[in-house]
Order: sequence, then structure tokens, then C-alpha cells
Amino acid sequence: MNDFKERKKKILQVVIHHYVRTARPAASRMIVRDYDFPFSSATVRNVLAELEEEGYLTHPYTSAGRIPTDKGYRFYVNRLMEAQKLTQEEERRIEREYRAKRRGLEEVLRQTSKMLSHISHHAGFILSPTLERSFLKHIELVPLGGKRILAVLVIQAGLIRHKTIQLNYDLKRSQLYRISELLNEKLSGLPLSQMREKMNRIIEQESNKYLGLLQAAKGLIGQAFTSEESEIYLEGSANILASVKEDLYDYAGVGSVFRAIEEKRIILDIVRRLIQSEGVKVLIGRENLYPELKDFSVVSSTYKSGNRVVGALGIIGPKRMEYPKMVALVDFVAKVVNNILNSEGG
Amino acid sequence: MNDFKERKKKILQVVIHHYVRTARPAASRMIVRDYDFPFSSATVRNVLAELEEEGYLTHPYTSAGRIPTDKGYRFYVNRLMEAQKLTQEEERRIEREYRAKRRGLEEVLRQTSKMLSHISHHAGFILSPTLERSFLKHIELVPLGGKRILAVLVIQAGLIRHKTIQLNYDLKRSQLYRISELLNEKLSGLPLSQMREKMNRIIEQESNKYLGLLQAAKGLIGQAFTSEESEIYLEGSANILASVKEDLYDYAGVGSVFRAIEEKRIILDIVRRLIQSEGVKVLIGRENLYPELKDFSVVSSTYKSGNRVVGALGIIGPKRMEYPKMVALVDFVAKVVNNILNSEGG
DNA sequence: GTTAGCACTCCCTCGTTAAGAGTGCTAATT
DNA sequence: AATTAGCACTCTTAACGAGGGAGTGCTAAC
Repeated sequence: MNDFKERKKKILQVVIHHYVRTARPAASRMIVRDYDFPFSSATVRNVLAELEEEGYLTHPYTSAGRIPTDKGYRFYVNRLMEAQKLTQEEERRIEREYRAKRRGLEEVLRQTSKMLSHISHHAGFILSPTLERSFLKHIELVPLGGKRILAVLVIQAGLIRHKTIQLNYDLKRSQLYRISELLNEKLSGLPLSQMREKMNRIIEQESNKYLGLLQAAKGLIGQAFTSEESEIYLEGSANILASVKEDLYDYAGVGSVFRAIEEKRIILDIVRRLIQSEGVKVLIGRENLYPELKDFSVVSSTYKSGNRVVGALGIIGPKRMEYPKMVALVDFVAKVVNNILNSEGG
Repeated sequence: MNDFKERKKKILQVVIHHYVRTARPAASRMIVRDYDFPFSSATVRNVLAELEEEGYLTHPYTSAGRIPTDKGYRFYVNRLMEAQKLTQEEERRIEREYRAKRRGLEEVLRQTSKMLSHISHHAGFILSPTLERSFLKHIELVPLGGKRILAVLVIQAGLIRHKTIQLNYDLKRSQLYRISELLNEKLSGLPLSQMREKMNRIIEQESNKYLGLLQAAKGLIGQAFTSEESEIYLEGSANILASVKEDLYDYAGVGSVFRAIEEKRIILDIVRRLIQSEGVKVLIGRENLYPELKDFSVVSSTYKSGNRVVGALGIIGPKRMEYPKMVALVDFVAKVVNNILNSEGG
């Protein structure tokens, strides 16, 4: 376990590099030849056998070269791979993209998932900020006519949510204006998670003139962040198809992968766990728990609003991916998104 | 051309039914056997040969059965197939689904695309209402602090759009309230397409007190419906994969189909043409113009707001689909969506 | 107009073969 | 003790061909 000599590491690394690049199992002779290895292929074979016994590599069949196992990739990611940076050009491209058209949060999210996908050539995703962890900036009630009211919640980080409330009596625009004013005064700056109790207290204190509406507003606020899951923007699932083509030559499981990814629930679940801590995380193959994703890896990071982690973003691709590059990409984009949200959204 | 005897039609129909059901070319003997046909296989062969010569059928190879061409499907859709209704159960299911959770427009759109996909087992889509054709119901300006303003446009049919405007001076909430009032008075009820000129006129007439803001508002309104394409909600593209599996046994072109569908631009383009007229439309294979979709068909219909067509919805599946059922489904869902939008959205 | 009959075409499957790639092991070498 | 050369063995892959089968197209008879 711990007698990981340099040479052994080097060989494991070469196997992974080779497999990632070519999608072909790495053979002993090839390693010696292509990487100027100062030993014979027989020696390498011995080491490969060791690595296999220890669980870092496998054979597809008796006389094929070696390919990494999940454990192999994991070791590579943890201890072998060197941190990498994006090229200047790529960084420029990303920043330019964001500068080009700066719109609302939704546009940023959409753009981000697209960009992650394009640059990585895998599927890119980003979760919208979770509401529970955010603060209310402003609330406004707008008359829609016909006893219907639109409530607009402006939340930290530029997130905007609106809901329609149906009342059973009419309210004038000026009245709504007052109520909005009242609510803003009492509620703005609070985290959404404390809003319910606060509403209760307001309702107790306030004259019962607007009681009905306040009640409605309370219900609304309840809805606004319990019912609504954070949304996931996902782009480039077509790329998954391409990688499967290269990798497995076998479309058996693709259907299920697609369904899984399209449903988004699974991704949401996986990523929700990662959101707990900061920094780039890599989940390899079966580490994703869901069997549909056993041949895929997820690289993701988080972004904050203020000093709270409120969302996550990343890419999904075949295990056979360029981890150093993907980590660099996800890391960089996460930082950019962070900047954007915290400069303008404040 | 016009000597389409009953028998000939019947045979074409049987070929299509058979092919749609089994994905296998239909053979003369099989037709006679499985459909109790009162002629010999040789006779059927003659007819098949005629149909092929006239372009309604083809061979995959010399001695395979016949499969329909685009022209064959077209004839079938236009003249052969019998109108079908959804089963009671299906209609119930659809209506129940909508009743279950009735939220904002976005939720309806999302639900609709999902449902179309689930019931059809193909990909389902729906376009959000085009803004240009809709009327403004209400406009509201909300202060975000830091010289930033949120403009909320409430549009007919429940569509809500918001944009952030950056000013270079401060405005109090009460001032914004006034301006909103002014804009509502002048603008509400107008189709968005006339809004620009109207704004110009307002700006001329009005005291230049709020001129800057009015200018900004004008820009905003311009943006709100020129830049913003109508969105497309698309669900179930994984189903495409499944049908390709059955059909072609060949994944060569799937990548491009996926990319095409994911990009949404193509679908948007196709459907935009259909939006001109009412009713269910079917586009078969190459009728879709885009070569990526040459093996697929689009069934779609439109929905209105008031008495104007503002959006479209439908399904995309392999040419080899159950047209009568798909037409029934799309038709029904379109009607339901119509009802929903025009009952609540007003 | 319909049908029987038959030759012909083309696909599909299966087994066989041969080549190639790569390993695992053993014995020799350093 | 570590390394290497050498070789037998395994398994894949591609190519080939044969046989069977499905289905048509055509011709001649009904």
C-alpha cells in the first residue's frame, strides 16, 4: 500500500494518461516505447500486475492492456495529477462571454452551463441559488386585476421569484403599495428561513385591516422557498452520447444514463451533498452511488452569495476524462460566477 | 395517380401499420396472412410494386419487404388514417395533472412538455407565448437599491418578464410608483409591438422630470421583446435514443439529431412557421427541411391568447410513429392549454 | 385480373481461419 | 534481489465463405 515507489506511480499515471487520451487499454510495451521508460516491458508487466492486484487497474480481458479502475482514478486525482490552469485564451474567452451580454441571473446561469459544456466537451450544469440560504432584499405586490396579485420577491444575488396570489376581495394599487412598504420594512434583510415566524409576529401586531392579504402573503412566502427546488440548468447532454461512442462501443446502458441526466433529480441529489463544503470536488464512477452513473464522473464546485454557499456548478463526463483540465475549468468558472454574483447582486 | 382503388389504399395502410408497430418491413405474404386479405401474395406483390413505382414505398434492399417513404406517410396522414381520440383514462390523466398543481405560466409550460413526452413516448415541446403578439397588462418599477431598478412586465396570458435597469442617479420608491402609474395609464392594453412608438410619444409630451428613467424604460421595453426569443421547453429527448435503437440499428446520425434537438434553434425555426395557422400540423421526414431531422416527424399545434395564436406545442419522434394517436394527443393538449391560459390569464 | 411457380438477390448467421496484441511465467542475467 | 529475454498461451478482431431464409420479380397458366 505504502510502498508506492516513484516508478509505480509513474506507471499508473502513464496508464491513465494514455487511456484518457486514446480510449485504448495501455500495454506494457507501449508504455516503454512511448514514454521513454528505462526498463523493459517485462518489468513494467510485473508492476502492472502489482497495480492490478492492489485494485488500481484491470483488464478488459486476459490479453488486453490495462485500464484504470475507480480506485485508480481516485489515486490519480488525489495524489498524482498536477494542478493545471486554463490557457490564457480560454480564460479570456470565458470572461468575454460573460461581459458580452450581462443580463439577469437566469441568463448568467444559462450561459454558465453552456460554457461549461462547450469548453469541457462534456455536459455542464449549474444549480440556481437555494432560496433557504438567501436573504430577502425586497418584496413588491403588484395588482393584476380581478382580485389577483403578483408578488415579486427580490432575493440576494439577483434572484427574482414571482408568484400569483388569488384573493377574494379587491385591493387598490395604493393599498398594495402600503402593504409592500410595510413588509419591506419588517422583512428585508432577513434570511428566508426565518421569514415565516416573522410573518406570524407581524400578523399578530398589525391592525387587521390587511389581515387577509397578510395571511396570503404569508402563504406565499411559505410556498416561495419550500415548494421550489433549486433549479438545475443542464447543457450538452449530447456530448455524453459522443463519449459513450468512443468509450464503450456499446449503447446498452446509454438509455438509462440519458434518462437519469434528463430527469435532473439524480444530479440534484448528488450535487446537493457537495454543496456542504467549498472547493472543487470530484466524484468518480460508483462514488456517485447511482448505478446509472457508474461509468461517469462529476466534477463540481460551489459558489457563494455573501459568505454563504448557495449553489453549485460543474460538469459530467465519462470517467475517462481529463481531470486536471476539468478541475481547472470548474474552479475558474466557479470563481467567475462568484465574482459576478457578488459584485452586482451584492 | 388517381386510380387509387380501395384495395391499393388498404394495402398501403396495412404496410404502414405493420411497419409502425413492428419496425420491420412488410412482406407480401405477411400482409395476406395477418390481415385476412382475400388475394394471393402475388397479387399483393403487384400492388406493392405499383406503390413503389409511384413513390409511396421503398425497399431497404432487393429482397426485403416494403417500408413507407415520406410520400407514403404523407398520403397516409392526409387521406388514410382515421381520426382517433385519446382514451378516457388518458384525457383524465392530463386534466388531473394540470389541476393538481396550478402555478404560474412557467409551471404550466414545463408540465405540458413533460406530459407530451410521457404520453407520446417521444420528445415533447412547447414554446412560450411570443411577446410581440401579446398585450401589456401591467408594468411595475421596483427599486433594488444602488441605482438599480427592476422592471416587471405583466403580459397577457400570465407571462411575466423582468429586467434590471441600471441608472446613473437615484430614484425614491415613491417616485418610481408615480412613473409606474404613468406608464400603466398610457401603455397597458397595448400590444407590445406598438410600444416603442408610444413610448416615443410619451417622452415628447411629458415633462422632462423623469426623462432619464423614461428613456431607460423605453430601452427596456425594446429589449424585452426583441432580444428575447420565445423560450422552448423540451422534454424527453432520451426517448429519441430509444426509437433510434429500434429503428435503424445504427447510431451514426444520432449525435447530430441530439445536437440539433438540444440546440433548440432548429425546432424553434420549424415551429415558428407552423405558428402562422391554427390546427394540428404534421411534418414528415424531409419536410422538416433540416437534414438532421430527416428521419423524424414533428406533430404540433398552436395555442391562443385571446384570439391570437401566440404559441405552439407538439412532439418530435421517429417517422415511424402512431400518427393518429399523436395527432389526437397534441390536439387535446393544445386545447387544454388554451383553456388554462384563457380562463385564468384573461 | 389473378395466381402458381420458380429463379434470383440479398441479408444474416455461423463457423472457420489467420493475424495480432498482450499477458504470465520461467529461466537466465546483472 | 531486481531485471530481462523468451516463449507459450489467451483472447480479440477482421475477413472469408457457406448455408439458410426471406422476399421479390417475372413468366406463364388459369
